[in-house]
Amino acid sequence: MIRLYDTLAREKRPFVPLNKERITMYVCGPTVYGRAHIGNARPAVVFDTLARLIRHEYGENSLVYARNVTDVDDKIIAAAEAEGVEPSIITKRYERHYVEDMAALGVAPPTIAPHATQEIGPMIGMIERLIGLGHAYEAEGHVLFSVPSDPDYGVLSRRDRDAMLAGARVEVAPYKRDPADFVMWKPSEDGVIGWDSPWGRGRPGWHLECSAMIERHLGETIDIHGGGLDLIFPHHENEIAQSRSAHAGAPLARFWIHNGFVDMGAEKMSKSLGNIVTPAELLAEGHKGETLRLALLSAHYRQPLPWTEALIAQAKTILDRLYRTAGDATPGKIDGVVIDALSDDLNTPAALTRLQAIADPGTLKASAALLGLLESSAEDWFQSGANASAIERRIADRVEAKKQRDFAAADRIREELKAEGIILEDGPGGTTWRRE
RNA sequence: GGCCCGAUGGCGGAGUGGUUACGCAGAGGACUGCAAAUCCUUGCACGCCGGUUCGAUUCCGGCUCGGGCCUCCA
Repeated sequence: MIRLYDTLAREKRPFVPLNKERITMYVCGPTVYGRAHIGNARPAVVFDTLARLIRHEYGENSLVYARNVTDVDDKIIAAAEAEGVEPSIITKRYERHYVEDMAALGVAPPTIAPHATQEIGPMIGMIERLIGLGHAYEAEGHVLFSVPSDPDYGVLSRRDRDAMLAGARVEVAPYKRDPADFVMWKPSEDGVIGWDSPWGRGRPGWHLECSAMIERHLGETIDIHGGGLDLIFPHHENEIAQSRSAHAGAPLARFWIHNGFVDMGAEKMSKSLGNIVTPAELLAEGHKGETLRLALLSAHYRQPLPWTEALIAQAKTILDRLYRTAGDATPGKIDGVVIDALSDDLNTPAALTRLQAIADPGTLKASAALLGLLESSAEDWFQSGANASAIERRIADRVEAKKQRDFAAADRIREELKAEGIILEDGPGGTTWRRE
């Protein structure tokens, strides 16, 4: 029995899917205008792990996991203009990078990856229905969602309209009937990407994209909706308003799951603060994706995670030890304690602790796979990228030197290899080597 | 200002109404020609003040500090 914390109810409760044969999960994916950073990677890794757990519990084909790609957005338009290229050049480039980066972190592709630009028709359809139902209106080429038309607006973020407006730091657009109303469709000037619509040429708003794509691919009520804490308001709040209003009040998601931030120092890592570190950079520095994945899973997903060099080093040390134990064992049975830990609101730190206590290689390998770890061979982990034959020649020289009791020569060889990042270990069965 | 969240040893980090996990780093030892790896031993903490309780790190209230959202944001 999996238990999950639901942000809407603010409580942990048993996860019982609506339909065990077709469990639905939607996670807000990237807006493809720049390289993903470690903070962006956290939800991808967290929900990938949740997907693995659900598939283990309910069956390989039980889960439909959708993660969207936002490929039309003002930031994309700005990036395209800055480079003097079509937006699609930008979006294709960064989507490719995103897929590569996530793969390096052991994130399996979602079941479906809907693209906003491929869903314009359904989006327009949803807007039309909302207008027909009196939940939206057109104004100066925009279509806005009427917040006062939804008496439950604010349930997720727990703020009432007055409070929202009190803190509003944005100038209220004159065409809004109510200051809280938000845009579902906005006009595109000449030369800016856009699509024809009943309200003129324009493009969809971000919140609407998700509501429409969820409806089309997963249905009116999904089991799990995920994303970062910062999406609670306004993004998820607005999704709820749109989808509920379009669906006669049917709940959008039965579990709202939000991950905490990756912090740099005391602050969240974010592009606007300029304190980001990207998986691409870390991989280029020689860190392995799996190390970064373990680091990302080392704190509970709802807690903040301070990102430091020491954290990466610790993750590496732990993986070295796990790979030593697991060796190249064939995966066996999954450890029950690991399952229990993950089933308790995805308690990955507790699961990692348990992994380190498992002595049976096959059990370890199978259990770690639930977290997306230990999926390569021990040989790859310890030796990939090194020139094995050259190293083995030097080891043979050293063995000969040791036989002659010429320890100075033996140590010299060991030091030379160490300088190249190769560690030698003399064991009862001879000398073995690994990359640092 | 409003709404949320957090505060655990040098660091990371679970968890619990009553013997306070675990990991990393550190110290000591075993092993080793010396190392490395491994094994053993080991020191170190539950923000502050009240309350409830036989007993609170754990529950309640207040405070302090930190963070997040209210604008794009994972």
